[in-house]
Amino acid sequence: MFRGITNLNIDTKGRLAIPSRYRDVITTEASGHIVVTVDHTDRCLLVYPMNEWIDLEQKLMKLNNMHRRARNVQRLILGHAHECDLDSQGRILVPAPLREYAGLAKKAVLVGQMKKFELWDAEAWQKQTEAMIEEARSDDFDMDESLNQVSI
Amino acid sequence: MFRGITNLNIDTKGRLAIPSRYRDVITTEASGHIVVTVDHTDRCLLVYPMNEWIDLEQKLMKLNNMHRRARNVQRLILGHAHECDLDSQGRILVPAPLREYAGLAKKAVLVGQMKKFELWDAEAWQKQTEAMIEEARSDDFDMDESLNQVSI
DNA sequence: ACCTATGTGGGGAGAAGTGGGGAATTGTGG
DNA sequence: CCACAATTCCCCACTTCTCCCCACATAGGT
Repeated sequence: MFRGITNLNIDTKGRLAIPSRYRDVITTEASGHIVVTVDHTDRCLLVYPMNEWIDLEQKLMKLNNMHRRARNVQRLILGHAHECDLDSQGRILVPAPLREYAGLAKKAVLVGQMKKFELWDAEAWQKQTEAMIEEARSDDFDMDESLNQVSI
Repeated sequence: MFRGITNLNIDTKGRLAIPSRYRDVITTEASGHIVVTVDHTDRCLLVYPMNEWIDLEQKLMKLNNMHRRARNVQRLILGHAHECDLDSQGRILVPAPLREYAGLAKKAVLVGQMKKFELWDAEAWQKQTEAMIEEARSDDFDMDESLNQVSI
C-alpha cells in the first residue's frame, strides 16, 4: 500500500525518480513495470504498478463500449495508459503528452493512494488541496451516503 | 494489448509511422497486415492488426442486415475498411478518403485501445479530450450502470 | 567527520521518427 | 495498345528521442 506525499523534480528530459522506499515493492510485485495514465476528472496523472494496472484494465475492457460514457472513460484511461519501466537509476520517463495533460513542469508532487499514486504539478496540487479543504468545511450532507458512515 | 498515446506526423504522402514498440506484435500476430477503417460514431479512424480485424469482420457480417442500424454500421465499418501493410520502414499509407473522413492533416494522435488503435487529428483529439473530461466530472449517474462498479 | 543511500543533472551512443528523391507499379484516356 | 499521369513503395539522409552511463550534490546515519 502506497501512502504519503513526496515532493520531487522532473528533469529536463521528463524523467521522474520513484522514491526509493517504493522501489522494492514495485520491483518484486510488478517486475519494475509501471503504467502511467491520466485521471479522467482532474488534470493529474495516475501511476500504477503493472499488477494493479492489469486488474483495472480488465474491468475497463469489460465495459460495453456501445455506451458513450463508458467508451469515453476507456478512451481516456486506457488510451493514455503508457508503460514506463524503471531505468537503472529507479526513474521513469513520463511521456511528453502525459506531462502536457497534467501541466507538469519541474516541481511535481507524488501522492500515495494505496494501490496507485497520483502525480500532480506542484502548483496545481496546492490549489487542489485548498479547494478540497474548502469543500470539506461546508457541512452539507448532500454527499454520497456512504461517506456519512465514516468516522475519521 | 495496445496502450498509450503517441503524437506523430503524417507526411505529405499520407504515410504514418507505427511506433516501433508495437511493430513486433503486429509482425508476429498479423504478419504486418493492418486494416484501417472509420469509426461509426466519431470522426476518427480505427486501426486493427489483421488477426483482430478478422474477428470483428466475422461479428459484423453476422448482424441481421434487415435492421437499418445494423446495415448502416456494416456499410460504414466494412465499407471503409482498407488493408494497409507495413512498409519496409514500419509505416503504413493511409488512403486519402480515410484521411479526409477523419480530417487528418499533418499532426495526428494514435491512441492505443487494447485490441485496436484510434487515429485522430491532433486538434480534434484535443477537443474530444476536453469534452470527455467535462462529461466525466459531472456527477450524474445516468450512465451505464456497470461503470459505477469500477473503482479507478 | 565520514560514508552510504538517494535524488538530480547531463553527455553521448544508438534507436526511432521524419521527410523527400526516384524507380516501379497501377490506372486512365486517347 | 500505348502514352501519360498518379500513386505506391523502396531507399537514403537528417533530426529527434530514448536510454545507458557517469558524476555530483545533498541528507541521514554511524
